[in-house]
Amino acid sequence: MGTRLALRIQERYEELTPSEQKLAQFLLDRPDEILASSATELARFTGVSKATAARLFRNLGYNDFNDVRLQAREERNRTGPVQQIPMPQAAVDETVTVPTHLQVESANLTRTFEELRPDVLNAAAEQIAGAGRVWVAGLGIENGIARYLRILLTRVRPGVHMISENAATWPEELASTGPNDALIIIAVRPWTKQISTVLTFARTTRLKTIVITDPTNTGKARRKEATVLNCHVSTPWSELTQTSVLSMAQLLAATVANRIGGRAKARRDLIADLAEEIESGDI
Amino acid sequence: MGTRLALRIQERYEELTPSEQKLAQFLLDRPDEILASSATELARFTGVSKATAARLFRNLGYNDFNDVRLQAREERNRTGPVQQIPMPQAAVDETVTVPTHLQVESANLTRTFEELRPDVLNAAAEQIAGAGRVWVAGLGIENGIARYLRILLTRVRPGVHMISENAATWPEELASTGPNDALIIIAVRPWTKQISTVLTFARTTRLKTIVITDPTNTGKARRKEATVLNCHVSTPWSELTQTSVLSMAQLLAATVANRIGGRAKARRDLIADLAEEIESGDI
DNA sequence: CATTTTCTGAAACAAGAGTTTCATAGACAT
DNA sequence: ATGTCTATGAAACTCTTGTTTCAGAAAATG
Repeated sequence: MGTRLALRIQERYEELTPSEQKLAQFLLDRPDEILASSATELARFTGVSKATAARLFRNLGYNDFNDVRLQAREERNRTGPVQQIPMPQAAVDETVTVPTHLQVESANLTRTFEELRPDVLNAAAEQIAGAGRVWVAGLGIENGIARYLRILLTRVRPGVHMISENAATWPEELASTGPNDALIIIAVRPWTKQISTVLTFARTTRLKTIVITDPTNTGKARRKEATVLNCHVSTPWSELTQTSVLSMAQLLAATVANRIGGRAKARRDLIADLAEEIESGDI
Repeated sequence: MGTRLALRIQERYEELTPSEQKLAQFLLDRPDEILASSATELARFTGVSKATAARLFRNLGYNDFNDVRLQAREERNRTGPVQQIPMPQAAVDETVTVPTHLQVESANLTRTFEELRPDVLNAAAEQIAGAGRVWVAGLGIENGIARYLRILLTRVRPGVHMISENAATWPEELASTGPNDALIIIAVRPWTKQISTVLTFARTTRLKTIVITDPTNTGKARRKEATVLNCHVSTPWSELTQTSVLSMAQLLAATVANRIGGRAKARRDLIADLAEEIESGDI
């Protein structure tokens, strides 16, 4: 699980002002920076004023920036010398080298899965394994990953459907869901209103909901009583990387397969056989 | 390999005064403390005065305590050689645990990008950046990732198209390509005949072709004179993981963006603005 | 033992960090 | 438009940090 500071940010993220969010974002992405940097530097890194920084920490419930630093330090000591992979700084020219890329990806993967609580993962897998039907949704750039996850799950159990990318038709599609179904939403930042709407709907219809998202949205999703799988997606550049999201999908599907057990394996083998037959029969 | 600070201390240790040694000792024992603590605190921890601390750093050849801190920070960011991560063995019961999953993913990522030659990556990026139009293809489970890559590239340059998932219509679609176009195929094992067919076609029409694939197919693809980006995808189980494939897509898109330079950034910003407008205008 | 040299922390000082105040720009409703 | 409310950075301020000075303690030397 993340630091106490990260938890507080996740809880209050939406109530923060835009520039406070910018800074909060940075702190979620690079928690170790708090130990090494002064508040002034943190403000400069994120392009906000010192005043905004001071306000943020107060709004998060601390008396002081010093409180924040002390807490962070105490937590570091409790966890012991963390052997985590540091996220590289942005190069001035924004050029991505292969080693930097590797390091960024490793850092995100490591943080994602070291923070992931097995019981949360298992709860999510249980919901998917036990559901009548499973619905997978992913808007925009996440759509590709959602499709990938859908195929993985289809290999393991029947009744897995995509919700169309056209948000306008979601009401119709969701109308046919029942309380025994499960809904998986892939939604990293930026968070759209549609997602909130769907989550609210899901809660009222008691649809079991699993949200795969990034730390800035965990709080929002959790408040809608969804099971949240948290993925780190930040890079030193302005772009995000969805690698850990895909990896999470992979792990989720594997865990569901484990839950289901023998029948999942049988289904997988059947599909593999079919694929082979088609391949050899087709030109 | 120790830090540069540690090396300097070791060199001059005997020449230091007793209270300086006390402090120096502490710094050798807990090198990370420098990042987190002020000089005053370091002095207090070791029971010496602030003045002594200031003198120590000067005696070690630094101008300033700030110099020391900056150097330490820089060293933290520039992390040493990446350690080789071993691929775990299959557990008997085939159960995937979170730590195992992380290790598998790290191992694949590391191998993929440590083997990746920057000149090959750059050649691929160059072809995509310079092409008239870009076509992206991915069959079956790779389709999701292909879509993801398409969106990434679309953010960076115009004229990026998906080739439909229905292989039967490929002849028609490919017929409209020209020798100035580029074709990106995502195809990990199992390799289908369709892919061979397309690659042959691409070679005869002098279509620049980039194949993202796994080591079992590299040879086949290379023989068709395609630029090959090799991804490690194996797991201790029977399933594959496409995480490194997605990561490769990410890196490829970033590299293309770098190639294109300013215009890519302008386009990205434009798209981000549009997205924001749509989001706020909707509902 | 006296004298010189070295070491050390207290205190003065300078620089920088963090907080608070305040004026203004922007959003939103009327 | 007009007024109201919120968000924000500049600047004034207060407090902490780091450096330097200095005087006394400790050690070394004759």
